[in-house]
Amino acid sequence: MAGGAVLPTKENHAETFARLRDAHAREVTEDYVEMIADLIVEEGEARAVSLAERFGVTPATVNNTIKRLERDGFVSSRPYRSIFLTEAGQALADKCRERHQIVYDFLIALGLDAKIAEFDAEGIEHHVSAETLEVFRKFTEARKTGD
Amino acid sequence: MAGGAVLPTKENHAETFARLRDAHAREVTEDYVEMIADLIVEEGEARAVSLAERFGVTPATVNNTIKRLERDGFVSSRPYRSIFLTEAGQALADKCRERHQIVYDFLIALGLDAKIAEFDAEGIEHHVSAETLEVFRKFTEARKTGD
DNA sequence: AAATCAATTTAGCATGGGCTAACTTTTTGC
DNA sequence: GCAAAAAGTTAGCCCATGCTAAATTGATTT
Repeated sequence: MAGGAVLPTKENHAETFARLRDAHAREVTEDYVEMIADLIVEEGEARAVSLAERFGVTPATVNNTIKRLERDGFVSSRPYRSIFLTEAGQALADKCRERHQIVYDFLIALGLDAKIAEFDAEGIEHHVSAETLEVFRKFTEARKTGD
Repeated sequence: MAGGAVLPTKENHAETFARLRDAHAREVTEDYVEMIADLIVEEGEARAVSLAERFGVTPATVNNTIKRLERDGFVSSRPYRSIFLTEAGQALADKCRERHQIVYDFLIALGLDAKIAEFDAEGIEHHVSAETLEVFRKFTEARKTGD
């Protein structure tokens, strides 16, 4: 069965994949600002060592990435000090947290296990359009207020 | 509101992100074998020029990628000739096509526009666990057979 | 205050996945 | 059958994202 997806025209393919590549470029940025925001809440500050531990990468990698985020205006940091979000970084973190929560809640509303919902949300959140996110949100809401 | 996601323990974070990085490493491979399979069906063969056009990249990039896929055992090709899937490549393409269709159908079942469903499916499909995929499939089925 | 330990940074490397420009091979059209 | 066009390949470049090893800085402890 599986009702035959509308085949995108050739011309659309290229655009689709270009947008996907862009999306991927933002993923690491989003994961970092989200995690930095979490750390500031949970531990009072965001240290490179904590980021390294949570992402499962080396401190050197964190350093690299933080430099990129700083270059791109999402964080500020001084040598040997902890890491701060700029306004842009905070705004992005807020957006990401909200989006993550909506995706997570949606997966839970569908009946998925918390562990799986958490993992899948982490992957899916970066690839959900505003429209789809809104549909997810409404669906969860409907389930909560009693179908 | 937004029912408070279970916070993964610190130890789980690293594993989550390691798996996400793995998932990303497979995305391009999956997109390529899927597209190669499509081209063989649609045009009788998969040429580098068609892949380049559909992905919106240069022929040189396609060449690079095909070399990697060949190294990894998913495709076979001879210089200046078209590209073939190995058994492993075909199996992966089949799996991806099915998964893509399930995600697409699910988004459609949720009421999303075909264009948006197609784009979001392309991003989401690589990040859906077997469990979530099964829930998607059942949901779509339920909607079809009349709530 | 010095020594030690933890955290951070730097240097140098690899791979993936893009690019352009130049070149070779294959296909096509006369 | 040859010339031009199309397709494919190669070389050399770039950036993102990872790594290890070594150097440096900051914090702690005696």
